[in-house]
Amino acid sequence: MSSTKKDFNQLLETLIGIFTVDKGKIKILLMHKKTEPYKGYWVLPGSLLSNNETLEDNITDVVCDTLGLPTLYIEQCYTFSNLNRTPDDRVIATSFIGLIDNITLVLKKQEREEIEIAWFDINSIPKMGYDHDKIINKLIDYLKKRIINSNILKILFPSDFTLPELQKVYEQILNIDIDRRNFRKKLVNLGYVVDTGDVTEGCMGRPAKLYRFNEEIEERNIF
Amino acid sequence: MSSTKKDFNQLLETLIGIFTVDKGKIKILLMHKKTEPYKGYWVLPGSLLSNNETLEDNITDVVCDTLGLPTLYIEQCYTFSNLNRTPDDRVIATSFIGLIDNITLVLKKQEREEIEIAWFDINSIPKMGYDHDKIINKLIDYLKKRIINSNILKILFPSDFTLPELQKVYEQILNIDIDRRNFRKKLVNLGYVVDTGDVTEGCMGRPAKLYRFNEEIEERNIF
DNA sequence: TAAAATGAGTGTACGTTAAACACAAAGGAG
DNA sequence: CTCCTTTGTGTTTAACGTACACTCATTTTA
Repeated sequence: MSSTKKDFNQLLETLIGIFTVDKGKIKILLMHKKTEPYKGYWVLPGSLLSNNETLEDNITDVVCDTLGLPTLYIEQCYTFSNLNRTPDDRVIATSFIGLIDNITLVLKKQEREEIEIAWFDINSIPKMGYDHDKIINKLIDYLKKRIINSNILKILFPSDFTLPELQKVYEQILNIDIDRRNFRKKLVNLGYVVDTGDVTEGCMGRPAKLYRFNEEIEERNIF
Repeated sequence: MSSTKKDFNQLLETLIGIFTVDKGKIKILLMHKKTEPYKGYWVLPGSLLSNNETLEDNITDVVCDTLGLPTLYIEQCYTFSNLNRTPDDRVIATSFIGLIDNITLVLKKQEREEIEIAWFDINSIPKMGYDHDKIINKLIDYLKKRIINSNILKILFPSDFTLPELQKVYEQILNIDIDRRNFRKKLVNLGYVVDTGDVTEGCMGRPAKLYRFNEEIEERNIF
């Protein structure tokens, strides 16, 4: 039963699922792996943790430096420690979710051509390397629990969103159909959102009114 | 900028806040530290992670072997990686909450006399070693969010609880006063709990009816 | 053993929120 | 100009939330 310090040394990595909402669809950012192992598969962005940084510092650097994205809202989710989750050395992974709104995203994209990244609808995840499919499932479950929080919604919908778009997100998350009139009544009459006075342009059908979240409501779960 | 594999080796530990409810008060199990560093302080139970076990295996062993408690319901909470959270080697800590009901607890306690453990009201936490005070705060916040879930309540209140006891827990968690009649109406009329037909004995005042959670209700947040 | 103290049980009225339901309006495509 | 697509709008009913005060059963104390 003798043991050395070496028996307790581990490799840690961070992994992040970055989410956005585009036309009412929830999307996640994935990287295409160009080297073995799992060459040609898709993986979550991340990196090994070094001795002089926290997990949060590390994942923030991944987002900014590797992916070229602006600083995101990030939350830690879960730490995965299965013995066989990586083929070679044992690596323990702490996962995060990151949120970015569509407007900020457009301004910053395409800064890094050498890294192949792409957005995927969370209902159409491609073939993932390692155990990242399981990790994605956990991240999506976590996001679904958090996204009904008013502070999270304000990050994903900073301003000028339409109620039909927001409703589509709720319908995906809750996996139900919601009556349009009742949805509007709840969000508008109860003061969660306010009309900006503007409308959408250039879309099919009748223009939709644009809304923003009421800054005065305190943090709470809507629905 | 050269780096070796050594720069990425970390020590990991697990830490657990074990909670129970006693007479409507939420309590946490802490250990009294008998050796330096932080001798005489209280700490959360836990242990270093070795190479051939998962975090969940490790913390389950701590609960069973070190503390002599029966198998608990355990959930992972948060991984702490601040650079200066331990005085010597850097150690990264993954924290858990464990839940045990009062009935099971009484049957198993006092099996390990050599380890000094004690229950503390979560509003009266003693002087903690390391960064365990911060970790406890996070665990308590996490518990408060989870405890309104019907499945969690079933673990903490397996059967034969009184409504005033349950009400006190809600009042602590939500930090409000609840009207007794409205509380009963909600839990009984909406079918969350059912009357067992028994009553408490030997307590001051009028005997209280004993209830259990309705097994047929699906998982949901009550309140 | 009677009185006081302690803690638990009970019902009603009113306000708010949830749920069900169908048609008209604004713009784009052909 | 017609059709297609998508958004906007009100009312009625049921369910749930909230406010509110007295009585009952048991233990403790005089």
